[in-house]
Amino acid sequence: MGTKERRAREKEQLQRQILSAARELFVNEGYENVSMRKIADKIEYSPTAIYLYFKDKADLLDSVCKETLLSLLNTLELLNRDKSNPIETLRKSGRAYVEFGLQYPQDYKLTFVIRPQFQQGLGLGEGSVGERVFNYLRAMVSECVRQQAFRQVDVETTGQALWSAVHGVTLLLIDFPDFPWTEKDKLIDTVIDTMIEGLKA
Amino acid sequence: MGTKERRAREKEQLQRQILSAARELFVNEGYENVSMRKIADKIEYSPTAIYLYFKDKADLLDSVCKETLLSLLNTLELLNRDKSNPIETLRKSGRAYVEFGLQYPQDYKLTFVIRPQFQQGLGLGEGSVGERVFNYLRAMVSECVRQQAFRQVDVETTGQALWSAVHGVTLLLIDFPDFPWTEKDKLIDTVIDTMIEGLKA
DNA sequence: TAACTTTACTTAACACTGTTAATTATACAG
DNA sequence: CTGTATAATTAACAGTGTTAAGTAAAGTTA
Repeated sequence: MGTKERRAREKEQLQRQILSAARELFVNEGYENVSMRKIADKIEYSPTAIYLYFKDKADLLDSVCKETLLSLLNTLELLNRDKSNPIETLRKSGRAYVEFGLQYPQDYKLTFVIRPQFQQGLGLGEGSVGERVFNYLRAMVSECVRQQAFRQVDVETTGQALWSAVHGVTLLLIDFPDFPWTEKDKLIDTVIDTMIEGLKA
Repeated sequence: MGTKERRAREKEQLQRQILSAARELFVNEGYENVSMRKIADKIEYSPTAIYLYFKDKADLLDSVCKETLLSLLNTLELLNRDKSNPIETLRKSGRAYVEFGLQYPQDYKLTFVIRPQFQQGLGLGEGSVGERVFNYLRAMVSECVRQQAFRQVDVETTGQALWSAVHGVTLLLIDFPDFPWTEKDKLIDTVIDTMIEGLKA
């Protein structure tokens, strides 16, 4: 038999091909400026073929963003997490988060700004990749409190506050490239270090 | 004579009419979902009439955002700025900033996220309203340092870092309304207070 | 008042968008 | 070889931003 498996494999391959064409276009030209026809051209299929693999354009965006989140999660988890210095781990993770955003600015905006607009609220629900990213952050804060490097703060709120700070600096640097920022690395460090300083025991 | 003045006044009035129709639609339905024809319908003119008053749709967006920034600036400057307690002033301003964003979420996103995408970098240049808003922030930080409420931090960098933090929390609360945030006010206060704590002498 | 000019606005059109329904081609099973 | 499911296509719809050409009204001058 085996032909069924081959066909399934081919379908999956085409799905991936669509996804990677969409990502490349979204990232380079912006979600709004990419038409289904452009994607279709790139993969040399008719525009409507895409609809056999994705519900609509927003679904395509959603899939692209899920991949981005997985990649971010992977980046964060690669950081060697030596428990002996949880503050340093937190600092490094914060930097890695911002740097990820700056390295793939359009991916970042797609995931954390554009998508929420098109898929109200989804993406951070239970079991989602987004939730796993946030869990990672929560665990780090928790460790800082446990080792009394931080004072007895509310882990949940603190995690969200830290996320706010790194999210903010990432987006400002992406969205206003012409603003006279002080040296970029200095700004990122200041944001992270000031937050950490404010949380110390 | 006077007819010339009257005509000029009428033109200006129509321009304002277009602007306010555009703002209302942009805010309620999102920039992308508003067509020139919809705006035209609302003011009962033909779609192309708008082009006699605004270069294109992005120009319309730009004008709407300039108004938003002026309104934000006005909100901030209304805060009674008693110099005796610069930290408290800073804290109140931070809260006012975030609350402004949450009160007019679509305006805020239009101004600080959508527009930069359509009008690369503009809006924070010299003499702009955006610059005036940031000057306000810089002055507050400067006062904190002068009175030695803050340690001897770099005013420029610190201002940018504070902006990052409030921008971040504002956007997260707007973009992920379904995320299980801890109580909203508590989160906002935590972000602002943690930053301030980290800057104290 | 009559003819001319400027201003304000509209109509028609172009090339493009996301998406659906109907249609064709392809590959499989019996 | 025939019938059937699957995959992909073509055609079409209603809508988009924007431009060019045309029209109606108002102001100016004789």
